[in-house]
Amino acid sequence: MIRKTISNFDLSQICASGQCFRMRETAPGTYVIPSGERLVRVMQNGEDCVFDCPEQEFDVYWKDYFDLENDYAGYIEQINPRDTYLREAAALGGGIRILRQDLWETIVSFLISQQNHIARIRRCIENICAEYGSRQVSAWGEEYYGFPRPEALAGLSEDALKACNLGYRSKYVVRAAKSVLSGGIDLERLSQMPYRKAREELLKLYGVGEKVADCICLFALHHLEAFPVDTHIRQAIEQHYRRGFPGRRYRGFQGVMQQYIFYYELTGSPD
DNA sequence: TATCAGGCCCTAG
DNA sequence: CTAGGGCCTGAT
Repeated sequence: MIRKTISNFDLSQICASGQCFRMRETAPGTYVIPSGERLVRVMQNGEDCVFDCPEQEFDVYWKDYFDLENDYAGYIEQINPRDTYLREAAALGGGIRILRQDLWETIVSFLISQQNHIARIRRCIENICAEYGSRQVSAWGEEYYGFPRPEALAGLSEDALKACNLGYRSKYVVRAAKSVLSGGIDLERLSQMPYRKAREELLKLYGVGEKVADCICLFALHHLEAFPVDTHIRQAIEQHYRRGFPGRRYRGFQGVMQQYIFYYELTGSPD
């Protein structure tokens, strides 16, 4: 058990921000967060958090996963005071952090996310974990399934994943797993590349377009300059930024602003 | 019954 | 290079 006092950190907001499809609230203020084959439980009460995991695992993994060392108040301070819309968005979602999620899991998750609803995305991912993930036991003795490694998916037929409800995205996932195994894409190298290069590499994957590539860059590789544009973001920008989003002002951390906007559109905007 | 979800691929022009 | 049809499935 690790106790921490953390500002600008709100798991309910992170949960709803849609970066992580496996995270869930199991009881009021209690969250279970899987990542790859790991699992942590966090109890949050305001700025007081208790992390339930081995202490060493917290130090080497979860601290970075939740980006706890980073100062998000500093990002929010740089918002243009005259930009009422973005100020409101950040005021609502100021507890969001950009997670450092498992790369392979994030690639598959956002392949599945395209042209899909959040509820169904969650089900799809639960299905493939239960079917092809390995059984694990958490720090508090609960059994769960890890996210399936590429080896577990590469040999599957398209129909096997359709049975997991992936629909036409099945072939994207199987092909991606094969690319990882064949060395067509090197996850280790990918995580060392700068944003532009990583994005370019990801776009070579069948089924990965610009939006999905940017989600992977932002939510796994932690390239905060990635700014995924989906239908919600496009609509919000058309409505509030007639001359385009002022990305230059937020150079290097546009992705943080994207999350505030996305969360605001999803949960908070009046229309 | 039609439309559209946190898109992307492919083919025509 | 740009436009448009097709794609699994289910919620509305």
